Amino acid sequence: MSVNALSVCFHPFIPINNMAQHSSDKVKSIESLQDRTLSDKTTTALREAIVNGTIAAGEKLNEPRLAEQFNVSRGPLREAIRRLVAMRLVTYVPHQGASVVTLDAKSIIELYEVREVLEGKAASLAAQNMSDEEVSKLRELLDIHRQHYESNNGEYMQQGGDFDFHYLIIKGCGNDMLSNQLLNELYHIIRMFRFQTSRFKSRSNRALIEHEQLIYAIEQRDSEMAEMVMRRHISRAKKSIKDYLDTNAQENQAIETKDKTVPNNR
Amino acid sequence: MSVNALSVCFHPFIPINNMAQHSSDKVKSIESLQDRTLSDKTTTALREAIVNGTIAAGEKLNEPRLAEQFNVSRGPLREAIRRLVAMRLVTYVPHQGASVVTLDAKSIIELYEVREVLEGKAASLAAQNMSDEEVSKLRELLDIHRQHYESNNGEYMQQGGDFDFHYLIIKGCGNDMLSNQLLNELYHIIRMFRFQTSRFKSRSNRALIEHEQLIYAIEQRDSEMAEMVMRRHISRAKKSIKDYLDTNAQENQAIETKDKTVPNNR
DNA sequence: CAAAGCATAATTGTATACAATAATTAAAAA
DNA sequence: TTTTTAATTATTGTATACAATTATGCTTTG
Repeated sequence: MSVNALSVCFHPFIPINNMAQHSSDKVKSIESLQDRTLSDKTTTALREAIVNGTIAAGEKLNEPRLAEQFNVSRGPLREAIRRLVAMRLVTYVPHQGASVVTLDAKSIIELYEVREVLEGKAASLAAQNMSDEEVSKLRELLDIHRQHYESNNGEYMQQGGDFDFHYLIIKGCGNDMLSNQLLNELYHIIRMFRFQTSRFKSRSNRALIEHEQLIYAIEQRDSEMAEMVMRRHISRAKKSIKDYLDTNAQENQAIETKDKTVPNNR
Repeated sequence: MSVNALSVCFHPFIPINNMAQHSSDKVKSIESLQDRTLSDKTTTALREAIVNGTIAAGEKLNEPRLAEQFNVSRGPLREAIRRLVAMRLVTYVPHQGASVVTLDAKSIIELYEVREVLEGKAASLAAQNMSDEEVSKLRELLDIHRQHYESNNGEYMQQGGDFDFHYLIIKGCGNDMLSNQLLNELYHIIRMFRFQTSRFKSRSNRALIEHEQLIYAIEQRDSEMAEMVMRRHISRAKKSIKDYLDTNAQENQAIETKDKTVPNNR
């Protein structure tokens, strides 16, 4: 059933890539735009199929079948799988194969704890290192978000409203290792989680206020304040998610058990 | 010249692995002890060869040659390379191949900034989540370190003194994503850097004091204090390294240019 | 009828062969 | 002499074939 959707997803010159929706992409995205090799393209296609749920959480990744669906041989496909293992989108057991990760509550909380400190540091560094132009662009983006919020009666921008804001800060922090860690790895898991819980939005007004505090700190070049605000911002999001997961525990439990039974469990 | 050393490094049942020197390993290391597949073994062997300098920084990784040296085909070797790319021990350009990373000053500083916040959080979580047994083990380890320091006239434990201490805290933090990030990825780069600058030690007495502060905070279950102390501890190490790198800039520059010229530059 | 063991099938791991791309060298023209 | 271009070589990328391991289902035995 997911077969046809998959083969649609993979098309040599349709860039199904990284952060294509970000208008602020300039340099880095070019790399992902031109996926030079079949391995690259397969990685991108497989990654997106996993993130957007075309391949379900917990599902086994059968190499010959997937290779046929992507129209590649097993070599490039295996490379793609290994890269996704490194991104933690896929788990892998020797001689048993790879499966899409099952995002249980614990993993999500752990992820947000890591994100909290990494993005906190990114905000701190951004306050120190961002150019004035970058800061004013950040301010413009926030204005757009607020306008959208006011004119749409509290509806948050559906596609990448929050992402764009955080993305600009991470890009502007000046620490390549930090931004790669966040953008090339952790963010894909977050995207996957958001796809799975797309019902879960809210927090729009509060997020807007917290973004305002954040950009103010950055404009003042107050790195300590920026870090503090960002950490609290993400920590609150974590709590919000935690509450959501707790209340909806029964459903998520159901999903989890379903995943577990699809392969073989004994 | 490094050829013979390499083939010695690779031997099917000699576990040249992860953190074998850590006596506190129990569960996780078993995974790495039994490298089930050739890819696993090749990954371990190649990683160690890179970390300990058998394959020099900046050196090109020629697939057919390396495969012959490790007595494997190109398939497992390529898998190993890709995993090391994910660990940032190897850089990789499509159609041009892989090279060992060159750790310039900027990368090291960036690494320590990431480490600062991640280990800071680990310390915070450890203060909350470590069992009393784990805490007392940590205290015992510190006592051993101090005894060694006093009886050896200020000489710091050469093999993994600092590592063991940090290792226990990271293991005890309870956040698997965080500890994996640190132990399976970042720490290998740090190890590589330490091999390259083995002359650079010092900071022994100060480190001992800071470790004392840290364990005290953990014993008090004061997570905020633990995070603060750990961050300062690593931040000071960063500064110490930064000063070292600045004063020895000419040598490192020489190394860097040598690396750049070994491949082709036009 | 249940459980254990064996045989079969399916899947992953590895090696080899071929194709495509990039680097190198030599030759030719400015 | 320098620069450009073409041909050659080497290296990486991909596909196919084979080996090893694991899962599955059947048979047999208690």
